[in-house]
Amino acid sequence: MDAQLRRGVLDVLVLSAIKNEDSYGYKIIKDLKPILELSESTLYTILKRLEEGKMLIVRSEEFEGRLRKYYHITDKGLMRIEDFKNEWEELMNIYSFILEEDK
Amino acid sequence: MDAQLRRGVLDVLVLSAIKNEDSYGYKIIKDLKPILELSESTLYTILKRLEEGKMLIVRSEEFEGRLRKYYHITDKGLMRIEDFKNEWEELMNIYSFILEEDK
DNA sequence: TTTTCATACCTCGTGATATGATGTATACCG
DNA sequence: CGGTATACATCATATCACGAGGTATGAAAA
Repeated sequence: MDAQLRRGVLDVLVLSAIKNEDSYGYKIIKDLKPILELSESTLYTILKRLEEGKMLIVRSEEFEGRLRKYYHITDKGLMRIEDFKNEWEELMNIYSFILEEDK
Repeated sequence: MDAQLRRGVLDVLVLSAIKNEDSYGYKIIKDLKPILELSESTLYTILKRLEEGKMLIVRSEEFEGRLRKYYHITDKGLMRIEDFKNEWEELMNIYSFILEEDK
């Protein structure tokens, strides 16, 4: 997919992936693989940005000798998803225009 | 609208705006205003990139003493629009996932 | 006449961003 | 012992939208 198009959904997609159950980096990548592949460097950049933006909070846990950082969505993160759904409506208008011109 | 989301559609939106009739910068902005507002600096950056990518070709015309640069879409530009429509399908899958997780 | 507004172009600097490359470390399987 | 999966992180690079600023003309308003 086009790089620019990806960017528009990455943050919200990651938020969605942790919405119903706290998750951690490695698992998020595996969970999202069927939907959209993203590299570790990309994901960790996003997670960091979302954390800085208080869209999620982090807690570290040790699991079988390895470190795991669990991410939990905040109210602000939930609102971000809601906002996205509204923005999607705007995007649909744009897409309609593109289709219209394309007849 | 979210900045990232905009980016994903800007190029194709501009291509759509010139698809059926050659147009020029100032007019494109006015035509697209009801759909999406974009500044001159943004548009000219996009037009330049599209030209470099051979998505469109340019010809200069003088109109009432002022210069006008008319943009005409190329086959490659038309293909870009087609590709976008396919990418939109992928994007719909992502959006479906987001909605699904949001129940 | 002078000023303002619409038309029409362009460039530069900045901040934001995704990604590949690279690095660290542990557990498990053959 | 070597490879693979798990799990984290950082850095350099390239791309990009956009505001701020600039140039120039014709028409309308003051």
